[in-house]
Amino acid sequence: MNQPNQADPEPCPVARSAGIVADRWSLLIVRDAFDGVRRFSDFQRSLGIARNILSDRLHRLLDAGILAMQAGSGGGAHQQYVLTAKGRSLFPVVVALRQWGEHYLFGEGEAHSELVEKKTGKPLRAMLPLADDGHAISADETEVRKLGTAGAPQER
Amino acid sequence: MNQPNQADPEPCPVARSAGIVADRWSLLIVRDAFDGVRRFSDFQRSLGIARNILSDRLHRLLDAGILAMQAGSGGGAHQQYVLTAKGRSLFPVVVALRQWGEHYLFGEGEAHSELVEKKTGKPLRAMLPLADDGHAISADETEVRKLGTAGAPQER
DNA sequence: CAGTATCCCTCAAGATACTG
DNA sequence: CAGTATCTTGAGGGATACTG
Repeated sequence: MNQPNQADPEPCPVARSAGIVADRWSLLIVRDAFDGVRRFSDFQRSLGIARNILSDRLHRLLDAGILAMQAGSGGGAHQQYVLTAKGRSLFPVVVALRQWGEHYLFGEGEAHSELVEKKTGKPLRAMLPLADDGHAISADETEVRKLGTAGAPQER
Repeated sequence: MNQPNQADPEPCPVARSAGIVADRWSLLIVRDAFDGVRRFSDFQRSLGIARNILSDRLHRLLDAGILAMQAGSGGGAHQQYVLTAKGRSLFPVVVALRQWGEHYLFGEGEAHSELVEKKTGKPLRAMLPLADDGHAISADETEVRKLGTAGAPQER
């Protein structure tokens, strides 16, 4: 196994994020949560995921602080899974993934769901990385500066 | 198996993107590619991935049109794996993931690598989804409008 | 160096039955 | 309804040996 857990404290934020969220189901659970899905069975039906796996993933997301359990509103309410602030902060990730998919993964005639602003019904703007001064920046205008923890020398 | 291939044409762009890029290694390969890694062995060393798996993932990324092979510049040059336009368009995804990780996955004292603009050395701005008029928009101000292909009725 | 081929093992995942 | 427990399968992944 290679998955960094406690030991080997993965120094790259991308890798760390990926370790949490980049698996087959977690991201889709988060997506559903953004869409207002809150109950176990609704996730299950929406995703077509096995119940034991769903249970496992929900717990992982709870442990990661991305979801929280909350008593459902109303009388005979059930527990609900809701996004925490940390979870809601994944919105840019989900939107970026969506926009890339919309652009590159669908044929010309092929319809796909669309994310729009409720108030206006208009789709969002394309998300672009911006430099400090606010201008759109491409990958080759950037570089990764690594701050080693002053302990062991870094590989890259 | 549930992974949508040809049949079951996954209608959600997030799911389709996730199906391609959201696995343990592909995303990190893309990240490395953004960092200028181009050769098989360099990916291998950088990631600590088994060579057969790396080979498989590189081929998938080639098939997906995210990477392309290219003769290395210079005399006795080797083949190189470079990002295509489609691959470079994943930059927002990688940056969004990175920024989320930087913010939520590192302790206060814990150092992490940082993505900066080459020219100025300054870190990028936080990426935020923007509405059509350019103002930052939160998840609950949006909704997913699904365009069914006018064929079968949609579940959600 | 840049891979491919083979072997083996672990874990993710599905199916199903069961419990509060 | 909301899960947990158990079983089985198969894909993902590591190690290693081999080839152009």
